Amino acid sequence: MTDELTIGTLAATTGVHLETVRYYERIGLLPPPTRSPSGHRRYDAEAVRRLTFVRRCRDLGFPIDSIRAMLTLVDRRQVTCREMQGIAARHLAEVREKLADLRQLEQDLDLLIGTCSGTDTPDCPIIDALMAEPG
Amino acid sequence: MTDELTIGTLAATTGVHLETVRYYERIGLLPPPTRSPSGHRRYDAEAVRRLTFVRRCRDLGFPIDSIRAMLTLVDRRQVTCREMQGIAARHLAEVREKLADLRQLEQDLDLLIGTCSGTDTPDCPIIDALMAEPG
DNA sequence: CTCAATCCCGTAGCCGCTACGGGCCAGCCG
DNA sequence: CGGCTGGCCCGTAGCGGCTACGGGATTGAG
Repeated sequence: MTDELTIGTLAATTGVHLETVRYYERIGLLPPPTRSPSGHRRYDAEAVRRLTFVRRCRDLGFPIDSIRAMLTLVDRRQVTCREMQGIAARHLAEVREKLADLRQLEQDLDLLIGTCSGTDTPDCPIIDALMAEPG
Repeated sequence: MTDELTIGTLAATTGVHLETVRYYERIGLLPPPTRSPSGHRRYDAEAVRRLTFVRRCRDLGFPIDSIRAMLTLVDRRQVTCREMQGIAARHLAEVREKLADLRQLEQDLDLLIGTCSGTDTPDCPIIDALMAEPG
C-alpha cells in the first residue's frame, strides 16, 4: 500500500530531511532508487525500513561509518549478535567517554563561575584566571 | 625575557598548534603580530597571555564566537563580572543540555545492547528493533 | 489550463581546526 | 663562509554530517 513513494513522502514518513535522503544516497548509505520516466525518485517499503534504521542509528549517535558497517552486514546477510553488539558497545564506550569529559567540563565551569560576583564590577576574576601564566 | 617569540615558540609555550595560531589570526581572534624583516611573525608577552586565554576557553568548550565576544570586552576595557558571568553561564547551560542528551543516549544504548546475546546467532534483535515500523 | 508545490542537480557553507604542498629563511657545524 | 636541517611562509582542501541556495523541470489539484 505504501509502495512507490516520492522522496518527499519518504522523508516525511521517516522524519529525515529530503536533502539528507539525497545526501545518504550520494554517500552510498541508500541504494539508488528506481526513477519515474521524468527522473523523479520512487521508493518502496524496503527503502522506508532502511532509512528508518539509519535515522534511529543517527538518533543514537552512531557515526555514518558504523551505520555503513551495519548495513553492509545486513546486505551480505552476515549479521550476528556478536558483530552488532561489538559495534554498539564501541559506540557506547565513546558516549561514556564524552559523558566523562562533559561532566568534568561542567564542574570546571561551575567552579569558575563561582569565583565571579556577577555584578557590574570591572576586572572579572574569570578573565584573570584564564589569562594567568601557564602552570 | 620571553619577548620576541617565533610562532613555533609561542605555539609550544601555549600548547596551541602552530597552524591553529595562524588560523586564529586569520579569523581575527589574535591581532596580526609584527614581522621580522624576512616576514616571520614575532610575538610578545601579551600575545602569550591572549593565546593562553583562548586555549583555556577552548579547553572549557567555549565556541569561538563566545571567545571573540570576551576578548572584545577585554580590548575595549568593558569587562564586567555581569557580562562575563552571562557568557559563561550560557555556555554552562549548553553543556548541561548536552549532558542530558548524552545521558539519555547512554541509557537507550545500554537497553538496546541488553536485548542482544552477543553470540554468533544470526538475526540480531538490535537490527529488528531499529528497522521496525515507526510508532 | 494554470499555477503552486514538489522534484531535479550541483555547489557552497557551517565549525574548528588539520594537513598538504612547494618554496623561502635562520642559524649551527664544519 | 657554505651547506644543511629544520623552521617558517602562504594558500587551499579536507574532515563529519548535513543544510542551504539557485535555477530549472514536472506534477497534480482546482
